[in-house]
Amino acid sequence: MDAQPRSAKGRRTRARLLAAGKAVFERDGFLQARITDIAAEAEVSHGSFYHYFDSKESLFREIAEEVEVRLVAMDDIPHRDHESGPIDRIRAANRSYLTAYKKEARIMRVIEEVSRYDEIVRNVRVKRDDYLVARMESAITRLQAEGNADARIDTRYAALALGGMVARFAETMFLGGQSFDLGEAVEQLTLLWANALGIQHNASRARTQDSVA
Amino acid sequence: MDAQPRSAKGRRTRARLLAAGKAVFERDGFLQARITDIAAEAEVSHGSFYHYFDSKESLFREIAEEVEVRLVAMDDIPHRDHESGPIDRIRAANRSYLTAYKKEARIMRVIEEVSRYDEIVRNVRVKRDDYLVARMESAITRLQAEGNADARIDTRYAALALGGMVARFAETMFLGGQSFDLGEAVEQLTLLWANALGIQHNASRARTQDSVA
Amino acid sequence: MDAQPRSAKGRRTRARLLAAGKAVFERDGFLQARITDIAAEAEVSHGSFYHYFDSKESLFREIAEEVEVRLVAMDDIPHRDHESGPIDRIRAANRSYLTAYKKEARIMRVIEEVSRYDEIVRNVRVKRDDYLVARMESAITRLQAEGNADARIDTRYAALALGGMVARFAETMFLGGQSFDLGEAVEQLTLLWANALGIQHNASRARTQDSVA
Amino acid sequence: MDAQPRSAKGRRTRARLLAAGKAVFERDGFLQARITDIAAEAEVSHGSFYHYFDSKESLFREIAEEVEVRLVAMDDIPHRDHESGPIDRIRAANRSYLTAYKKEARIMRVIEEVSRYDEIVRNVRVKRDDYLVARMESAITRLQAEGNADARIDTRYAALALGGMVARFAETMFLGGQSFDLGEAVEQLTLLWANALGIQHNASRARTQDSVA
DNA sequence: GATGAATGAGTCTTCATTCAT
DNA sequence: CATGAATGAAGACTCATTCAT
Repeated sequence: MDAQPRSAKGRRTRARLLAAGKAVFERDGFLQARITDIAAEAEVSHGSFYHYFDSKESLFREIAEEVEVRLVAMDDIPHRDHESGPIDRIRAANRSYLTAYKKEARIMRVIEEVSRYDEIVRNVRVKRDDYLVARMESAITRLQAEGNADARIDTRYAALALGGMVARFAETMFLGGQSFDLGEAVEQLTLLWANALGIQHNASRARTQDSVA
Repeated sequence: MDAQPRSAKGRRTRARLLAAGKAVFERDGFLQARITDIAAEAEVSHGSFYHYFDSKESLFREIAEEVEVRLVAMDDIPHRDHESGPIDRIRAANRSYLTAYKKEARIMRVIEEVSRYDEIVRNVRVKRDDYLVARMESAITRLQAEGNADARIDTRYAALALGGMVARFAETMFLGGQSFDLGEAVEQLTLLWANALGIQHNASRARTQDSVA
Repeated sequence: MDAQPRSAKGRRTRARLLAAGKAVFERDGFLQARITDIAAEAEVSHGSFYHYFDSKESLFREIAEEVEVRLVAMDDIPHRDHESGPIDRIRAANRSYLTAYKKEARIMRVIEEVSRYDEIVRNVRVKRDDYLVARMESAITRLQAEGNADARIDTRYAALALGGMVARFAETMFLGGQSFDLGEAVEQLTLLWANALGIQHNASRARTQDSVA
Repeated sequence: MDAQPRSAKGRRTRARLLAAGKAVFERDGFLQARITDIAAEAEVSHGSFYHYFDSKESLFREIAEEVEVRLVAMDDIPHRDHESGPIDRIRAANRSYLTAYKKEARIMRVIEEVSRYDEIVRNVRVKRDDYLVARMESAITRLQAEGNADARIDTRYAALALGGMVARFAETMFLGGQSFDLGEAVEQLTLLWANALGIQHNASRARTQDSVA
């Protein structure tokens, strides 16, 4: 595995290489990026690169992992509002995902690219998807149990499909050539999602208000 | 552009190269595929390749285009049954897409890969998407006008999102590691899609019944 | 494996590379020899080198094999003289070996060098040794059966030891810093060898003469 | 030249590096051995290596010299028994050499390797050979003078040939793939050697008996 | 004395593409 | 049309060695 620095100076250099790598990958794509360029960007010799990373792939994997982790973490937003209904939660998750994706759109493009020919990067992405899908599955199951979602829906297929819908939409939205409105995207995705699951539009909030009343 | 052969022999050689290219791309991916391997697979000399194609990219573009055209064509299934309702049409479209994707899954993977770094191939894919989205948009617009779809839906966002949902699902289904049932996938995608658009479940049937009545 | 040329021109180029390789290896040793130098010596681009050989090792192995084969072949001198006794044969073999070694001394030095770290080259050399040892063993066995050699001698150990003696002597003689006389070396090695085996100095010749008489 | 440590701690570090170097060279050969590995094996930092040794070559030369000195020393066995004849002495020398070689066979292989491309190491080995040859020459001269050895033998050629015979045999015996018996090897080498020199088999015994008589 | 970060010279190797036959 | 020999641009990568701390 890639060597870990044993001194503060080394840690700084390694961090510089990570940052430089990300910048160069975003600018040039994975294939066009050269070790030399990354080293130059980090202002170290290209020999130093190999001090910390085994290869361009190795560096990229670490960057990708870090971004993916952050992407999922941002989605793990605390459910501050216990009053919020399922649609609010979906809306929040969608907004969070699109916002995070937008911020990292340039590197996400490259992650998508590399995941097509690098098994390890692909697995990083698959792991993220699996995690999100699993969370979504249990949410759908709960809604169905409460009678607030279409009972005919298979949780696994639905989670995969709807998760993929948002992921793909984000790609097109931020990396395609067209222009979109973030607020509108959030609303539309949420609407489609809620409709697809057959969520009663006033489900929990309604019930909550009722119980208050 | 790539030379078009005049003689019958030349046409055969060119066709062999196209077939060989597809086989090698499917087997090795775009980056790993070498002209040498393709020529060998086609049982043609190294140099002959350049009689017919300018480059590896050039060959791939032609293969990709051919596949994309076929993918869309299969989706253009004749609406044999004028009696069928919107849900039946959605179901038919989904089944058709998944079936076509399944058949060409291995080359689709490579097309996805290449579309990440080859503008021309990306455009081929974008063109396909645009075409499908446009068709879907007008369909949604019609349904809304007829009062059979959720009026709050923005046709552009929805067409993109739902089209992407099916496309992404196909990728995961046929290229991911997990196992899925084709019939179930068609049903679930159709259900989600119909729900998302808020199609009245008895819309077509109603009309059909009406027309029968 | 290394590609075989398919045309006369290719055959010539490949032969040039083999000759150039031998010259450069003799001049610079294996480690110092660079592909670039070999290509330059053969007056081809260094890319052409890889057309015919996989690596420097690969080229060297072929050269080594060719030399080894020739070395053994020269030892397979026809026993022109049916009248010659065992000592004459030993003398002829020794002279033949030393003569051949002298001719190829510079490349032999490199073969010895490389055989220390390249398994395949080592095997080429071992194979040569095994062949010579086997031949020697049967000769000793025959002499012992005829009562013309020391019966206490173990053929395997003796063949290995005496064969090694000549091989090592050749190395020192032609690659060491000192000066030796070829005729004297042949005589002394033959004397030691004959003594060691306890061959009756007039053994076969005597018998032959006797039988003639 | 390489620094000599003044403190006890430094001496210990230096010794650790020598031991580690020997272990790594035996395991990986000279070319494959990396300073990094040697430092790691000695549990010393990379940079510390250069406190004690100028280079990999420098370290190896010291190791080789130490081994060579020991190899010759073991051969310098005291002729405890003044009564022993020349054959006994040859037998003792052969046994001593094979025993020593066996013990250090792995590093001997590397010394042979390096002596092919490092002049200094080659000289270490040549010096050992020269020393052994010189001793042998005078022994043969003495035997000839006493009428106990074949007078036709040239002492220089014979010493070189027979010394080389044993050296080469040891290499094959301990580093080749085959299996040998140490006792048998000693006996056979001694027999060949004694025969080669034409030593009268009862030479020593005769004298011994004489002195007894 | 010890550490380990930093350097960069030096080669190998791949493979698309050209071109003489 | 077909062949395959020849080219060379382009980068990756290793590892001995230096040096600031």
